[in-house]
Amino acid sequence: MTQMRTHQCGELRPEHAGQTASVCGWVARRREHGEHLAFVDVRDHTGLVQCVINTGIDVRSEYVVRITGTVRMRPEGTTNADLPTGEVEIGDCEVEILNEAEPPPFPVSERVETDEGVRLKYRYVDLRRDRMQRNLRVRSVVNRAMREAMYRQGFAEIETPLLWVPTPEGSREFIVPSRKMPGSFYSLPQSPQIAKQLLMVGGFDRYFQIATCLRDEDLRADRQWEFKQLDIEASFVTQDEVLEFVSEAVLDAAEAATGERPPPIERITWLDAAERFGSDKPDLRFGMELVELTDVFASTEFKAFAGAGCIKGIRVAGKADELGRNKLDALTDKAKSIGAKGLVWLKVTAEGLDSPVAKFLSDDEQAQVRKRLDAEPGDVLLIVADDRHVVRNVLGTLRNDLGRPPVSEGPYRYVWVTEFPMFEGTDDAGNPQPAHHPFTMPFAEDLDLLETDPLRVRSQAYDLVLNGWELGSGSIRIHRSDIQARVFKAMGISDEEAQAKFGFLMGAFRYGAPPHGGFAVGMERLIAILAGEDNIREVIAFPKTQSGLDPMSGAPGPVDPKQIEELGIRVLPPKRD
RNA sequence: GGUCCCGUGGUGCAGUUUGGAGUGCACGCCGCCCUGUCAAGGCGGAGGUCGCGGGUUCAAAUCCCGUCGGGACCGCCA
Repeated sequence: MTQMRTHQCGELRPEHAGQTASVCGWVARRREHGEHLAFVDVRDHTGLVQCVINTGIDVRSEYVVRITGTVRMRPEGTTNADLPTGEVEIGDCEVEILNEAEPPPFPVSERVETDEGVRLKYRYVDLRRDRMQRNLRVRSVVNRAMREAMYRQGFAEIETPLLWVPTPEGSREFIVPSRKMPGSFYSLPQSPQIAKQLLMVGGFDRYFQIATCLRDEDLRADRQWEFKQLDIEASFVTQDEVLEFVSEAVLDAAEAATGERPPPIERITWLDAAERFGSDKPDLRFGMELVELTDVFASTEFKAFAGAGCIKGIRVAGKADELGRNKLDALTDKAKSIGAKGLVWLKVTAEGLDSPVAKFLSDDEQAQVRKRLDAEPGDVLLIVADDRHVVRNVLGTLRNDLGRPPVSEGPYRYVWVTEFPMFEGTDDAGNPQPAHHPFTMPFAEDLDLLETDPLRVRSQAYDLVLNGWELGSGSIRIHRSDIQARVFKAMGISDEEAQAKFGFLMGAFRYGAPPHGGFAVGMERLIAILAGEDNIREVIAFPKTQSGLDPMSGAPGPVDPKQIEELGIRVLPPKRD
């Protein structure tokens, strides 16, 4: 195989018996039986192989060794069925210690879960463990599958700059002070959004890149400052065609990672997702859908429900015994913390509905509720009455809290969410705020609503969702200045302001921008789910902790005051109080 | 910016509720014994700022305050 080794540890099988083999790796374990017999398990990323040492050489955990010997069948009765290489061993071993090692700070074997802070401090040891070997190799397989899918579909891979110009909209950016122009700064891109649209103007009608993106926002299980996107943009395409390009890459990646190709990705409109799941990233792995009850209580006597804009309920099947008063109170508090005025709970019994508010509901209302929600004795029904968006949000959150499995538990349920609203609420001045970004193309048939009822305009924006995690989003962009002007106007952005904020993109669009659209897939999120992890740090070689530190390197660290001086900036003393 | 959980030899845990000697378990580590083990086994040993600082108390791993570190979530992430 190479000059140092003829085989990898994990590949040795009975068919190799009789061959002379050299393997290289780390000492996983040794079992000594006196001076003349020791078993040493040597590990590389392919697995373990047992080496029989008769020369009394002293090797210890994690020593790096090269062992040369004869592959042979193990003696009768000593095979190890738990080990892929368990029928064979390497005998007559000559051991070469390539490097000694201190005992590892935590076991490299997987039997005990080690504190993540310790793992990150010694990440180079952690990476030797099966879990990280598996995860980062899944990542590699996914990268490759996606690249190949994009090449196959005629896309060109083009890199865009990391040093970009600060942009006023969107997430907080990391900034880089300029040495040549003290007081001016570059920003590290939140995404190559503008650059890839400029590539469309430049005639690269199918572009992709596995792009580094940086966002200086607080970290979560599914968010790191630094992450990768499969970034795609194409010209002269429809929304359906963009969805096809992305589907192909994602399904190829899933197939490459899991061995099984998922079925074609289903679609749901944003409105449907909101009404049925109370979320724009619905987790389709479980039911518990939101059920419309507004009409049931159209003329109710119950004050909490009377006159409410929207009433919906969910059925928590079979949890009546489990959800005691304390837990129901906690759910009520949670509902209130999200903005509900209250939460009505009803326990279904053989006799009827058991609830503090049952006496305010008519027999007919009770019967209707039970029927709509398919209620069975032992269920708990949760009902919220409020503005429609509050009801969706509260019940959507409770649905997830009560029913959602860990993200990495199968089955994989991919879904496209389409027809997002163009705007989402209004700012303090009453101007509609873009749900995606202000360059998103509205539906042609909704264009006239821009001037009359902007909050009802649907946009050609779409998200890809997997098991309740947003994998990515994209849109068809506005390429015509007259439509862009109408959108800016609807948002209350003046021509001068638009020019100041988005000038150079708008400028480029004057020179023949083709119709175009694209998408970006969050690589770590997809890979984490495919690898069975519910935290993206597990699929990143050297991630940051939640506070943005790297326990291994110590980053961030101080710099020489001269460097600060050279950049023409000054560090303020730490804040008091 | 906020809410909640965690921090005890190298690792994983128990001990904290109800204050009483760093008290215990498993793994690892070091030494000795052991020729068919495989989470080898036997005997012996070393290893502790109970994250850190302050307070209460005769007495603090344990109670209180602060702080640092880790994690989950809300805000935030067009």
